[in-house]
Amino acid sequence: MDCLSRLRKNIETKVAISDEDFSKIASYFRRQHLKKKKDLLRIGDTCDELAFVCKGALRSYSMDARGVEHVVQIALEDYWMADLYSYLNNTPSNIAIDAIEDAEILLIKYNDVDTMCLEFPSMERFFRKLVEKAYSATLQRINSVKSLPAEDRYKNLLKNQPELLQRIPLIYIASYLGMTPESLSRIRKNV
Amino acid sequence: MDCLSRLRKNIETKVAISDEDFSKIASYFRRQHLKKKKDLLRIGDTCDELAFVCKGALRSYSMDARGVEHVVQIALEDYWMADLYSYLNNTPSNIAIDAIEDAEILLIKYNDVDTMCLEFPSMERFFRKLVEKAYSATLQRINSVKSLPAEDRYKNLLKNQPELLQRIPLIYIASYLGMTPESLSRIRKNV
DNA sequence: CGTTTGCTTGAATTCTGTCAAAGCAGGTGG
DNA sequence: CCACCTGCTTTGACAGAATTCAAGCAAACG
Repeated sequence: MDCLSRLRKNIETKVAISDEDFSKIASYFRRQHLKKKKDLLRIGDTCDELAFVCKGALRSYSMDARGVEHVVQIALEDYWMADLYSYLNNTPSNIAIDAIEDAEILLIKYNDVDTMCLEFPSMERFFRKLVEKAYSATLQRINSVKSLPAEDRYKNLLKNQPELLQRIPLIYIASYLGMTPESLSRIRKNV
Repeated sequence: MDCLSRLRKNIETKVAISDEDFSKIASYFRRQHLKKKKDLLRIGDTCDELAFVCKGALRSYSMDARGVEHVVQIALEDYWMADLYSYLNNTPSNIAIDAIEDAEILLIKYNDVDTMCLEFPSMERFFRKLVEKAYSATLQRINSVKSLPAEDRYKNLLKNQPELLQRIPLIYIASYLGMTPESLSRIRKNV
């Protein structure tokens, strides 16, 4: 399926949209190919774009004081990715975004999101619902990181997002789950 | 300041609103007093309301398999609180909400949020921006829980939300920070 | 007052991380 | 087409951070 069809399908999971409106909406986006390991956003740059993944996989990660990477999010097809914090506060980003697999993405400038939302109220609604859902999922995740032992966090991922385990190297999964690759490896041996 | 003025001020940090519109918007909310320790939402109930805190403090918490409580969020004045997950998925809630201090709150049914947003596009925009901000803060928090040792998490809270430490019992703070009260106590002795 | 709630301290334990090393792909270039 | 990297995964031994369990104390509350 081509990029724009994926986008449209994604939008229509939450709001209805006419052919005419969609073609105008689509024109706000630009398409980009991103090779594996290439950066979409570097730490220190200001994030001013929102990405929709049509194909491949992105990750966002931060770096702690000792230089260790921590995966914040992993985005497969149909996921949205950005550093909202950097954008909302207009500050240099503390996180970086790169491609775990070769990726096709659609990009839209944040300022254009605001403009587009004023032009198309249904897009305002779409983004509200999108962010609500992402927010609630993230709250669940905090809870899981804080209240579950490493093994249970892995089991939950296995149950809820098995596709990640089939595609994404375990070093990234481990970091996403908040543990070392060594710990994850030992846990997998026991399960 | 009375409840509705607080609400209006909160909304106007993000969007402009006329007197006439605000009085209609206000009519969607109902006011409630909540005594310390009393529940707003119990685990297992379905959450269908969103709360705005005018006075006092609420917390949301989950319970793990061993019966240990884990504080998810603490909401002081001008914060919004709900179990979005329960609402969005229309499932019984895994979290409970109660009052840490006697509280005055404004409540709105989620269905009314949707209706109100259709009637007032600026409210749709308000909620989008509100949730965006909460979402980005939560992503930061995941990062902090995962990548910082307990002592640094405490120091960050001390820097960013010192008002919590002045008002909220340390047992809740400890749980919010993802550590035991004993650990927090030892950390505070060293700092 | 007596009871509850919150906070602190100590000692033992457990989980997870750290460090070091080795094996095993899969991809690349000669 | 093969040899060699490089990136990923696994294993073992050890260290360290944080939890658990137990107890005591102060302050708040009814």
